[in-house]
Amino acid sequence: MNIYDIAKLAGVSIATVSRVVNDSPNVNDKTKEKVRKVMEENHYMPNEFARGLGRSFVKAVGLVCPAISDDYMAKAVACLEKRLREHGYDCILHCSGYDKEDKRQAVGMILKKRIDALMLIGSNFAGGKEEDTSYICEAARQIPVFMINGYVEGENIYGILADDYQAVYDATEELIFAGKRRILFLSNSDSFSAMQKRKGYEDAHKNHGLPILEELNICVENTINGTKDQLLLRRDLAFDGVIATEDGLAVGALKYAKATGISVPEEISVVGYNNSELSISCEPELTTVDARGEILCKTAVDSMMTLLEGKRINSKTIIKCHLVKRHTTDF
Amino acid sequence: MNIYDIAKLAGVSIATVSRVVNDSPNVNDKTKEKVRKVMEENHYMPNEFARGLGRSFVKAVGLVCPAISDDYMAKAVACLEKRLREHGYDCILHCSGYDKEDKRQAVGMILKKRIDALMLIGSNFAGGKEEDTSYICEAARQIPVFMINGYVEGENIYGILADDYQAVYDATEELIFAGKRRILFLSNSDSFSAMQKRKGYEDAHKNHGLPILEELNICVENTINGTKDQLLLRRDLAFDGVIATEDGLAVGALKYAKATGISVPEEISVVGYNNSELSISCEPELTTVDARGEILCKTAVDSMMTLLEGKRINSKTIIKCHLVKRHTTDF
DNA sequence: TTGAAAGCGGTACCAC
DNA sequence: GTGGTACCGCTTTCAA
Repeated sequence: MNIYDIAKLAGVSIATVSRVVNDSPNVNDKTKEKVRKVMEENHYMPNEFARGLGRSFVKAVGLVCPAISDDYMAKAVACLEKRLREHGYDCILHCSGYDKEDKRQAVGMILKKRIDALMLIGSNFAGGKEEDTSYICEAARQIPVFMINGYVEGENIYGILADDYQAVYDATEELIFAGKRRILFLSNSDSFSAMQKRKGYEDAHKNHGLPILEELNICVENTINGTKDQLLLRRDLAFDGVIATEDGLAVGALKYAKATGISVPEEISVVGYNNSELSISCEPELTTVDARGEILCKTAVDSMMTLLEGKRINSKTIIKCHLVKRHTTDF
Repeated sequence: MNIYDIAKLAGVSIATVSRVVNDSPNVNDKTKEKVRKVMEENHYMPNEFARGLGRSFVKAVGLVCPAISDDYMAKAVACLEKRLREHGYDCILHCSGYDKEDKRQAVGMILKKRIDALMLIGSNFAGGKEEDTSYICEAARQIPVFMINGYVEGENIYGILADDYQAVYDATEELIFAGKRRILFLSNSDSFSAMQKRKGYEDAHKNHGLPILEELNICVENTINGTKDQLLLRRDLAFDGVIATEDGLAVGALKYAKATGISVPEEISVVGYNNSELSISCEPELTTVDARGEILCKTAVDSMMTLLEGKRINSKTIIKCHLVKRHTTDF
């Protein structure tokens, strides 16, 4: 059942049917009704490929994220998908994995789909060396690229970022004020965001005249038990506070404390990141940073719409985070 | 830059270029190489819409899930996406929300995309009344429909299910053997899966000559704190065990116990569902059912490929679950 | 307000 | 192994 069939059945030309499908104002109401009736009776669905062929745009955006099973990215995808759909856009999802080459390939593949814009989710896309992100610039030559919590300098690339630096700076400062002098910095990658957090941690120490202890910079796998096991191997560290770049790592630290009989928050204070369900599942409940994922996504979609209307938008938007105090920092 | 440009530059016909693009064996190696070179030099990308127009299939499948921020569905999407991509299929994602009308609409919209198959994720798509699922049967008239942990009777509909009934039956039986006589059944919906679980719970009681206490069938919102609060309002229930249909609910019960000074597992034993990160984040760590989401997804994709090869497949596949014992059921 | 017809960029069949 | 060409189903201009 195609546009010709409908035209024949309705006794009009295909041009008129096309106009009805696209709700053009230049069709007589009676004609419109007649055609609509025929379309419904025959369950007519316009072929999206033929439409895409004849037009330059498609109303679809590509979403690439390293791993949708990550709570932060899942929430981001949910939010982006919902909002984009409200604007009539479809989402093509590509979970790339964390490997550099895989990410490059994912972007390459999704670009073939003639999408209207590309959204890169998670700070894992930024960071690293410059040549590692060259594929993002190339993509931006074709369509606008929006980076959710990431940023790469370049024409047609737009970063919407959480102020991870400040959030960690503030959290670290609180621990310092509480008298903590051996604060563990627990991370699981060298993403853009992780580097920002690290800088916040370091600057807070510097600005309070405290040394940065290299042995307290620990990088682990992002699982609760992985983190716990790693820490059990390093009992010598004798830390009195933890700043973690993910809630899962923070919970791992909690499990380590439990396993070794160290009390939280009395002996060790812990701060997590992302305000995920994990942070209220654990015991004691975790003080954590709300990285405002929803706001980032909302801003990204709004910016995209503004851009597609032909207006200019900022190439970098920074959103303030918010520390959610629970019980792992009850001083 | 289209196929005509490439053909001109390479000094061949568009038919030959098309053959090269599709890696047809009927092209001279030298010609192939020559054309490839021109394509690369000009960053040629075939227009997917034109391809889709000329062919009947598109190599894309539609994924619909109520909420990707749910851990189970996120993992399922991740797994499906990965495997489908390995077979050269794209994924179009649609997060529908839990509302019946929204789900129907989501399916309707995604069908327009001329996808090769539809995958419905989560048991929320089954269950309810028959007319509520009629849209699934309609979809199945166009393309095969695969239901991940759901099932609706119908031509061209394939259910891949976890054996939730048996899993809950077994878990309940264990609690009964341990002497529990007031086991709370904690759920958050009337999905197909929830009904199966409920039946397992009930049958375990019946088969051991125990009464089913209606006041112990509690339906709550699926959040940790929501569950805890609900339970705090029902301190009269005096239950000595909990079978929860989601880990989040089980953790909520743990939080309730903690808030009221009840000890777990001594006074109350708790069993969760899904073996999510939540279940190892909480304290004590949760005994939970591994619903084998990965296996379900793998099976679904394999079945789809088999079907598309023209072979017949089972309309219903049931996968055994696995109880992961941790510390909320240390008797 | 409507219709005719020229694309859009491929695929695939048929000749040679 | 290669080229010519008739579609695929829709959008959009141009005329009427």
